Amino acid sequence: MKPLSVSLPIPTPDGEFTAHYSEQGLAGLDFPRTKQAGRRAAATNPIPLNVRAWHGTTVAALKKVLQGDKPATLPPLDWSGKTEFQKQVWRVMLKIPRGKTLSYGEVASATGRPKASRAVGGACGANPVPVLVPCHRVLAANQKLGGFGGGLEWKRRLLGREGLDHFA
DNA sequence: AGCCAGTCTCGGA
DNA sequence: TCCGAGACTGGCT
Repeated sequence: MKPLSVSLPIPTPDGEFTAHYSEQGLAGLDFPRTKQAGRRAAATNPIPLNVRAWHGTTVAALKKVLQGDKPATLPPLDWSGKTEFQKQVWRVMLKIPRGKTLSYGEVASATGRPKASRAVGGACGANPVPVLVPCHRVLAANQKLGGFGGGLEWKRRLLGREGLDHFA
């Protein structure tokens, strides 16, 4: 049985993101494709009303973050199927305010596993909702960028827009 | 068992 | 001061 899954485009000045929804909420967010690919999810089917509402929230939130601002509200996030540790890590990241950064090690400590810094990196990579769950605000201990699934370009750009001059 | 978006230490440019 | 190699790490597939 395949659960409900709806994909909707989000046009932004930085390209077209794609949001994926389950019946639980926002389940995934994709960066713009470098290549113009056109997936169109069942455009003939009516989009459920709750998904429509979530999407409105997602679009507004995403645009805010892309401007380096704090989103007013986030849609419900569907983290089903993820491990407890991963959810803990993302919960910590959601609390990092705009323009601030933590190291992987600090995030690890916040989850009660000070030595799991490397695993935190793994959890960041597994984050299905980048940008809104600000994995880009986690740096290596020496204030260097570390990695980023969507490409380090994005990480630097997002931090730059949040006022971290160093990365502009 | 093997992979990693880390971190620390130590040695050499 | 700034890398690079090596050792060690803990969670995930």
